[in-house]
Amino acid sequence: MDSRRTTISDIARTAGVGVGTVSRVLNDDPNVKEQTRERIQKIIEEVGYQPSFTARSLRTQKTHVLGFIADAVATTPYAVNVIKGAQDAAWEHGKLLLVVDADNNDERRDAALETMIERNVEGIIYAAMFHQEVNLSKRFRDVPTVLVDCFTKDNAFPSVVPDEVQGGRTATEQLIKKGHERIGIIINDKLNSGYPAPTGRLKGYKQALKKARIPFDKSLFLEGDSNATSGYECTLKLMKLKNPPTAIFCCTDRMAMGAYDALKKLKLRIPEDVSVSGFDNQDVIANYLSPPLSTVALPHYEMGKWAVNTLLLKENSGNLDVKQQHVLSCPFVQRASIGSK
Amino acid sequence: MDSRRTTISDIARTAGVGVGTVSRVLNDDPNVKEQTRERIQKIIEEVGYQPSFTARSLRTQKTHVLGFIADAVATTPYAVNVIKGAQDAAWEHGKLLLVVDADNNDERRDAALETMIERNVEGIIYAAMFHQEVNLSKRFRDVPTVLVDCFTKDNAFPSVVPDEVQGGRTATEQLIKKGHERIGIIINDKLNSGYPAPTGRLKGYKQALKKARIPFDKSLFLEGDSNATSGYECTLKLMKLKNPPTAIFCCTDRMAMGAYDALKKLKLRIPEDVSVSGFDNQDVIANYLSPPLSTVALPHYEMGKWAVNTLLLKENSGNLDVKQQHVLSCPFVQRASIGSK
DNA sequence: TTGAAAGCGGTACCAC
DNA sequence: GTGGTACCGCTTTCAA
Repeated sequence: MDSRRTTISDIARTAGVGVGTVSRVLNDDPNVKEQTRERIQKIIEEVGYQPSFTARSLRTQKTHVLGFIADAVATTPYAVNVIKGAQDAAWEHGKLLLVVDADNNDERRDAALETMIERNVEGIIYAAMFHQEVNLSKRFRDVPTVLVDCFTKDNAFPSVVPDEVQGGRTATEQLIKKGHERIGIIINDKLNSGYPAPTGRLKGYKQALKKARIPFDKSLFLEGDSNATSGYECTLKLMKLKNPPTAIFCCTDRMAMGAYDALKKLKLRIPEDVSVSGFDNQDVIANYLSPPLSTVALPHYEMGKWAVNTLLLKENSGNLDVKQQHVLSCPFVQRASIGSK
Repeated sequence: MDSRRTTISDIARTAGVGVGTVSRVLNDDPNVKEQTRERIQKIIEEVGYQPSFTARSLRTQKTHVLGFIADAVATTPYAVNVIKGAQDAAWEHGKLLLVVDADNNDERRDAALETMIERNVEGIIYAAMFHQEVNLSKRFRDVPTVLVDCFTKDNAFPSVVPDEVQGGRTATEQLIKKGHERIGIIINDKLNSGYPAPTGRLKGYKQALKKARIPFDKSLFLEGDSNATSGYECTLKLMKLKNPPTAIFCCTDRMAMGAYDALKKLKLRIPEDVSVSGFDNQDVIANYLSPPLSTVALPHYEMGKWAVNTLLLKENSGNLDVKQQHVLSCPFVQRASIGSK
């Protein structure tokens, strides 16, 4: 049993110098004679000495730790890229992430916040599993906090969200570019749900149509519930139309999955007979559907990254620009489900 | 600007007591007069005082932090439940998780380990994204480490992995129970790949057959590559047999996805004409396939939980039982893709 | 260029 | 019961 870890004074003693000097070597302070530095350096390596972060933190009041609170990562696995992006950005800055999943439980979320404050995190990233408005306790204002994929009514925190409108517009434009004019759209929730995704994506769709001077045809517009079943049923409805669409924009990859089923059932080929675009770029679905689904990607990774960078920017340049509501564009991912009309 | 945080001596001063007494109150030490305790308690609440974890850690040498290193979570989103399980277990014990994704990069993995040691984590969970043998640097032995979904050749660490054999057996038994005797199996990798999953699942399949006295028919056994396309092709092959199977056990949900496509193309109904079982229980697939896929679940959540509990057990009861190689069973998830023959 | 010493904010032992 | 104080391991003046 190593009864005690090696400390800075152990090093100092065996090097025959004061702890201060060792500390200077540790921190690359130029005010150390080259010869002394080398001698100390060597001892440090020999003993495999590692300074204690805890002691350092206590003294410098810097923990180099950020808190990452997710409302419920487990529910939407693909949002895990938010963590990945956040972590990569943090890593580059020498920071680490303390991650807790609030499990859709407000008490747990606040408890997590509290324990993070106790642990002196230098900032907090709060991430929602999908684009929505959230209601955070005032306590969050006591720590620099950045929101991901969500926002508060009063915009009290900087936040980053996907550009749903641009995403919807892009998907539609891709379809139009291939000559489609009758484009069905199945949105992923009732319009009155208040969620930004269905509203925004539909808006983008309309913008694209308008730009191409294609009139909006209400009969081509259906409200689903984001699931495969609803994609299936809505597609069936759409194709039953007197003048059915030649392309369908499903505002969710999952709904696109249902659309595939419906089209296959109707013996319609994708993309030869009908083109399909999804939204979300859920790898497990989009990549393994046959044919692979062309879709719009949510910038999870980038949002995570942006959040951390914004948090750390503030660290150097004064305060967080609270009013900053950042919108990140959703790139189109070309696969094989869209063909020319 | 609050120039300085409230410290224990601030509290002591305004309460007119020594810091020791305040500390006792903070730690629920019974040796405090009730009256004094209340007075101090009140002040603490009024000022909103929170003891510094860092200072505490330095003194007690306990950080209450565990390190979680993933080889690459982002690649297999559904494995995120490992984190969830680990975090839930940690939370119950008042511990937090420092999470880093090594991004399939050994250097980064070792760097993560190093920084975690510096930060005095009380233990490390190393999680692989899928069941495999891993090669860890010796340095890991300097910290209590538990492995998830992987193991080292020398079994130098306690580890927890899914029971592939039992999983394969269970899936097959379910099929047999419904009267199926010609059961095709498409494994998710070449047998010689050395991965435990294909080997184990096939073994379980054979065990189930044997128990039911159904001879193993080599022509019903195909090696895929875990993807949808390969599931599609293998299914086509299987159904082309003179004496085709009435049920297919796809060792991967993704392959089952391909199998669905193939069967639909052949105008065979699931499960009326052919039953299908998957493996992995990937929510996005299994739940949204039509009909929903009956499959075997990987105990990600439980593995994460087990790892943390094992790590913390050691904390109390001496050393880690290194030789402990724990196998967790894979429960069958009944949905709608299996019918009676 | 270097050493001594004063903290950082707590805990724990010891004496009263 | 309670206060005083050494100490956890490091950084940072301040002098020398």
